[in-house]
Amino acid sequence: MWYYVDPQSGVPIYVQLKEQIKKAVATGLLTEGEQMPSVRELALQLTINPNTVSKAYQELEREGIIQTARGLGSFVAKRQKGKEQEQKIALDKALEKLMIEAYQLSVDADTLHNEFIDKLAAWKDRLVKGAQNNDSGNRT
Amino acid sequence: MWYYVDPQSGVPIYVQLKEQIKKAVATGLLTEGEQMPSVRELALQLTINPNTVSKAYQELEREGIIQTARGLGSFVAKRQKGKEQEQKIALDKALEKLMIEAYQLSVDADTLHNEFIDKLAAWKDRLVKGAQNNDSGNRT
DNA sequence: CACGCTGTACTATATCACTAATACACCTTT
DNA sequence: AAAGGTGTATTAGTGATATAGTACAGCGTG
Repeated sequence: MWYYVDPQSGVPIYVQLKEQIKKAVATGLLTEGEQMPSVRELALQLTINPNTVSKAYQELEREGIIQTARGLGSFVAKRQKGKEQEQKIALDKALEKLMIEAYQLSVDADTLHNEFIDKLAAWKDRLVKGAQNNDSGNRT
Repeated sequence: MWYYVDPQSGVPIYVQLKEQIKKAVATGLLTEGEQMPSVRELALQLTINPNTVSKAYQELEREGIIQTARGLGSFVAKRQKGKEQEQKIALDKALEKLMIEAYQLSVDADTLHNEFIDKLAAWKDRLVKGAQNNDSGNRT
């Protein structure tokens, strides 16, 4: 497994775990339906308490990232999209944050644009396609 | 003043303050050299403790956003750029975070691209110019 | 059913982050 | 020096975080 955690980092352990799992799901390292390591197993590997892992899992479930069932385990959930309006608002907020960060870093507009394009290209396949339906093999 | 704070939000008050001030500096609402409201004054307005404001100011100073001196007050610092390498790393991290967020929101690549371009246009004048010197009145 | 695996609940404890109240230290002006 | 403004250190109370230990609840298999 590729999870790691630093109890000294100041960031709560369960938050670190959440972020790593979110990233893993987003990048495709964890795929839909895949079973997550059990609470006890992961706790053993990371030398932390099962309750801490459980807390991370619970919050991830509330956020719709994973689904969990007693006796069965936890599984990567199907990605669900929220209302379009909330989606836009959240995206705008994220972009605003990016701009503030770029300003603070003294990144010029051109550099920011170029780096964004590069990053987007790397992620294009992971993001939802433009106006595509659930038809897997559309022949257009 | 346009600062506000929600003690119930779960986010520490001093963090909320920091973010708002950062944003104010980035957008130009606060300009270089301008004096910040005093610790006590701001604490009175927000109905919080002066120490909480002080903590925000202290962290902002460590991050180079403001400069502060006992008996004088706090002032918006001159924006300083870090090493180019660290700049790139931080930017990359921010973009990565944006992509993960976009994935979670089920935003498609085209929408993300369009929204980014719009946002960048709005911020273009605030960001550092490409290869420009301190000459204020270039005639080009 | 019995067993072994899952996640969860509960209590107790230790530590640390956050906030607040008070007192202190520094600078400028009078 | 005195006064009134600045930021800061000290102390204390409250709550979040993490741990440990134990017990409980649901699911699948033999």
